[in-house]
Amino acid sequence: MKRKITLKQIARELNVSISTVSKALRDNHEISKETADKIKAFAKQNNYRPNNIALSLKNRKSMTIGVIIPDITHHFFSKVIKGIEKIANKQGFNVIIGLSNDSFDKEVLNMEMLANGSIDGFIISISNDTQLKQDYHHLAETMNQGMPIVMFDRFSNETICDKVIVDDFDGGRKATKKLLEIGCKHIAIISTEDFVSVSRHRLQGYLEALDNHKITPKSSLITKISEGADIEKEVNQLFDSNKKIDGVFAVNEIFAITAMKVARQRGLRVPEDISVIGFSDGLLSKHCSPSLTTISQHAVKMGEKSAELLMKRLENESEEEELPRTIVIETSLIERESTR
Amino acid sequence: MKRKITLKQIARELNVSISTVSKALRDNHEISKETADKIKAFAKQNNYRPNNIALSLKNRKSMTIGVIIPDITHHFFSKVIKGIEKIANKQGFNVIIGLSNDSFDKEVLNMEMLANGSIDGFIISISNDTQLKQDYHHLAETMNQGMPIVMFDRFSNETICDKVIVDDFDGGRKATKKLLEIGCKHIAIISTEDFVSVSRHRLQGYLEALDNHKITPKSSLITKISEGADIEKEVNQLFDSNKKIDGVFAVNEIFAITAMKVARQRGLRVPEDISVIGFSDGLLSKHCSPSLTTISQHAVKMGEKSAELLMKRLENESEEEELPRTIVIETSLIERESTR
DNA sequence: TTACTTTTCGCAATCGTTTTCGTGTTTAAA
DNA sequence: TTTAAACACGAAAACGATTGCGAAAAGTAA
Repeated sequence: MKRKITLKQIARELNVSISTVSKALRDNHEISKETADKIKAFAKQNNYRPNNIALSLKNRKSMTIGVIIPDITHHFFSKVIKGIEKIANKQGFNVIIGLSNDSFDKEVLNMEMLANGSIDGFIISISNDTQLKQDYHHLAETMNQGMPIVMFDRFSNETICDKVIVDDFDGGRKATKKLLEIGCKHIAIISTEDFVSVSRHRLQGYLEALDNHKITPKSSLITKISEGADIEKEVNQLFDSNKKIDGVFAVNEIFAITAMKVARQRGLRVPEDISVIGFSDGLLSKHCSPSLTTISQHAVKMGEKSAELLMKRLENESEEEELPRTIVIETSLIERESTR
Repeated sequence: MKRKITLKQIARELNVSISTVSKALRDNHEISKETADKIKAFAKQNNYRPNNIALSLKNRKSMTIGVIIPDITHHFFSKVIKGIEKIANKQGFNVIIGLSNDSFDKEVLNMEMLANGSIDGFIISISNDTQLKQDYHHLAETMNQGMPIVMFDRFSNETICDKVIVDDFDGGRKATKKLLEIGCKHIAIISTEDFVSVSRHRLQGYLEALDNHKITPKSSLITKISEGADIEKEVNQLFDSNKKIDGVFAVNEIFAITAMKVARQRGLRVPEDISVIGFSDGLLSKHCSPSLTTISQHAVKMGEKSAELLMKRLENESEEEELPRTIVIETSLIERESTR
């Protein structure tokens, strides 16, 4: 139950001043080898470690970065965190997590909680709620206070900061192109509501791919499922509204797997009768059967890049501001069993 | 690029002392209403917020809890974190994450990094590596310094602290009992190596259930797959060594799903010819097909309980030590399509 | 011995707060 | 008018660490 030992206690015990102890432990030349050795020995014996909080206050930096994400149980986000943690830890930074739960208010609250000295910078993927409200003042204010922000995946155009984004447009195009190439004629897309930026971009990629093949998109092939809706029901409606569907591009794993399930219930074989491509390469895609052909976003790499960007900005503090960078992570198509 | 405003700046601006500002903002009666109002107005206008780091140093607590887990991309752990975060946030605590990556060294490093003032207490699930080495000195030392620890899921008996554990023994028994009840005669278990405590307990539960039904366990029905091994190959060997298998209890989702896959490859129908039960209720279990009957550990609840235990201990600091508590979270069987 | 340099250490400021205590001013009671 | 109480505010210490600077002690040269 003994508290951690401090410089003051070492100083008192050894009858020297606090500054002597501090200097000795940091190998300052002002201290004689004799004294330094004595102090070091005592410190080691008592397992002295400088108090991080005191250092943070003195240096005005906490060596901690704050990560705000909508949902940690979402596999994509946990992979991003893994990447962030890896890079941050390597450079001696800690990672503190804030969950917005896809609520604007909680996102703001979390940021305010952390922005008062606890952290040196943010890495954030904004909530759907925030994208819906289009209210980004908390980001602007935070940056105004000199706290750097890196946005990843879900971002807002009006916030001027470093960004690490997925080329969702190209991902959507890639997936659709693949379906076209293997001979699909009636390709449906299962997306979310339009205000979710990433889904919107994937849909645009889908349209672009169709256009490249001189195919006119049909509204009966496009479905947008809103948060909390009954996915299976919606997918069934999609299949009802167009009986000729022979290819499905879903903007996430759950939608894709539900599509396969519904297709099978309707007597369609995957991939013989219908091919399915999902988005984001999680456990589900790999282990469901048939395993899912999908667009990988390289989540871990996104986390790594985000952390690198942030820490680079934290390094050259006093120097003049560098221009914000945007790193685009290319997607890649992972072929599995759900496409023929 | 203006820094956050401090008490000192407010004081200078308003020609009062720092202490007057502090007192005014905290509604101390010593300050006249007139002065207080003026200060409050100025503070609000300039969006003053006390610096967390300074408060941490002064109060000797950081209002932050450290969570050390082996792998955040593991769905079980991310759900636990969700539970922790929910409770912690409600009480004004932040959550800082350390990933051990199932390495003993990184676990120790992470703890040392955080234990120097950054956090007020730990919630930890130890790494497999640590369980293998059976070296728990870092936990003991941390507690020795007055830092409370709550262990969850994977724990060590020799560490005396609050614990939130799954009744893995009962979970294993429940699953096996279910398989017996639906008529399985040759029930295999797919587990991991013995040093992983949770797997060991589940295996014991399996044996207990067999014993209750007066069935002698066969070694040909018990397989233990080590880290990094080719799961599919191992499962195939299991099916080779005993052709009569009509029920499988797997200690995790991946093993269970692989078992279903291998079974199907061998012409066995799930659940008509063979029933499968997994462990831990993740996305995979819910969305694979046939969907997986599984033992749920109630991960979110575990996180909540862990956070509650830790914060309760942080509250009554100076009081005499309360005895360590162990909370056992009961498992429950979730029936889906993989059992008949 | 004197003067000057070098070595070795402590003082004090600083980071941003909170809080105890002291002090000067005002007000009310005697 | 004197005295005590009430009021309003500031100085300073504390949390734990770092660091520039001044000063004492020791060493060196003349």
